[in-house]
Amino acid sequence: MTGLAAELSALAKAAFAAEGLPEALGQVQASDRPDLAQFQCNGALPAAKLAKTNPRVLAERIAARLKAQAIFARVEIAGPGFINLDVTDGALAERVGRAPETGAPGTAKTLVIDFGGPNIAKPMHVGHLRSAIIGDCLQRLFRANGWQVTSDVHLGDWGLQMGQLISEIEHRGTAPVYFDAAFKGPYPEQSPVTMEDLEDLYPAASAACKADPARLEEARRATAELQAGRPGYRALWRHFFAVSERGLVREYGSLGVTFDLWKGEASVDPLIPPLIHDLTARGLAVESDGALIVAVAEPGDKKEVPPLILVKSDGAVNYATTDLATIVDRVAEQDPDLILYIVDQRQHLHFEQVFRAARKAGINGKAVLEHDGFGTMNGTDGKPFKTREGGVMKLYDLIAMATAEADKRLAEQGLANEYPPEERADIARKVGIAALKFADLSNYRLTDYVFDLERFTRFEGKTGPYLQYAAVRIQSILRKAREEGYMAAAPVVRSAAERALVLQLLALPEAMDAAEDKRAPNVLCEYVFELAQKFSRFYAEHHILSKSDAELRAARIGLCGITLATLTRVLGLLGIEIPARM
RNA sequence: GAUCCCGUAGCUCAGCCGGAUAGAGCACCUGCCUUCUAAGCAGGGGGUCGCAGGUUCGAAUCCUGCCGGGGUCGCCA
Repeated sequence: MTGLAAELSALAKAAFAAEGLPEALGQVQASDRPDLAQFQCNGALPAAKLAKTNPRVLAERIAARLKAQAIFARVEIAGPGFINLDVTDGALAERVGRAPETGAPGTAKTLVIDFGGPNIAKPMHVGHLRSAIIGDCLQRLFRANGWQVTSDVHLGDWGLQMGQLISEIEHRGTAPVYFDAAFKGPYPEQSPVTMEDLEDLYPAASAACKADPARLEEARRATAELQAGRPGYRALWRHFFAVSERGLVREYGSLGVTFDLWKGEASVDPLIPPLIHDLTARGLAVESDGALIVAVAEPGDKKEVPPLILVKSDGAVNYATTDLATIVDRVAEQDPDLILYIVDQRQHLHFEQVFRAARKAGINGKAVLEHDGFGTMNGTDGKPFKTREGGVMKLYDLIAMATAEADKRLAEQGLANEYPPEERADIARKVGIAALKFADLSNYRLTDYVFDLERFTRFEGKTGPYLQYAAVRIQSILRKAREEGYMAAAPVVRSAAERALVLQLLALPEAMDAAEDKRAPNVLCEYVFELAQKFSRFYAEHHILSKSDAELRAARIGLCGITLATLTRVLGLLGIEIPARM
């Protein structure tokens, strides 16, 4: 995407090149000092360093060339050699009136994005929230920026927790047929467990294994047998999978999060034996303490990097192995340029090991492998977020809480109370989700953040609900304009408030590029909040639906329309829906 | 012990591939609703950017050391 800053950069780069200076120094950005200028170029300072001359002299030469360009209303040198730039109002108005450019489909790169990572049989909890929200935002952003994107939920469905569940069921004796080695099948079509059963089974199994080493041993053996293909266990596993998937689709659905693929660790099971064979044959995988490992330490390492464990000493594989096999699968299926893993930062070392092993074995094709971690969500006490009872809060309950809080806020604000109950409930749901998402995304990905629902759901300040309301207000103005039969026209730029709003609208491509480069949704949050603020100022200073001046009115309606479209677009990238009215 | 992340206004956080007076939201103070939903708008007070060195014309930003908080460090995910 190319925006106004990119357009100005091209002009400045040409000027630098014409002066025999490095073109890259012509980078133009929105000014740090909006009181002094709209845009700035700092390139004369490093250029002077290189050429060992006076930066102001160089800046003068660049400025002289830029002054010849009609787009600039003002070109000035300030301080040690900053080049300050203002664009003409005509140029601003002309560009903001154009349809926004979207991506560059011809040069589409391919991305596989791995996020979500819920475990089968375990209810989704707050720990899954960040991966879902951040991952979903990034998949939307990369698509908008022209990438060919495939998202994969990558279920946790092949590890020890499966063995734990299986052995727990064996102990309870509720489904003996699956454990009868003499049974020849077919196994029942009806699942022996419901979603509720699973939610009860897993904590019990987990606790039993923690308390009793013998039970843990059983679970390990069951895991290994499942992976080795024992029919009864596989049949049981298929039931777990089917029951869980229904629940997971519903939960992600309630967040507005979707995936192209519902693959998981188990889906690459057939790829594991050949992978192990290949790595062993090439001497990359070696036996150590009864396990099969791949050494991934590298000479320049500052830290100790433990080897990747390909096959455990009990014969089972763990998620390092399935992650490697998943790379093989993705290279075969999508052959991506990039694979992003949106997973808790605490797993960083794990991914470092997997990536090194993949590169060492050359199985990653042309794909760059990148782990983009995130911090934890803490309670107001600064410790990881828990329920009042100290347990893990289920995602379902969290969403219900947010919706209830949103409903309370609507009531306090006197909003939506005369609407039909279904619409009112739908608005509360959208506002609740927006509160959760915006709060999460507006913090920098890697930092931990404090979960404070009371603060997140406020209609005042930097919140999701505030932004939704801002958009709804513009929708309301435009609706009224339609009712009055008022026409929209291309915007004009005359006042400071209009100028600031238009500059912000034109800065969208830079925000989207920066967010992509840094894989940082908070850049988009910052952008959209500033956009809403600049609209507010415009709105406060100018009456839009003027009765007397049709031309002015049409231009302002036009500007409202473009602002709404941009607001809607960016909130859409954040996964936030805008109610029709509030 | 090693390594990674974090430490910025009373609170919650941006900014961090060096650049002009360090920003936002909340809270606090002063103005502004007989016109499009007062969601706010205009303005004000409030900061040794954890500490100490270093590099640089210039450091919140880069380097080194230290202090404080959190994570991770071979058969869980």
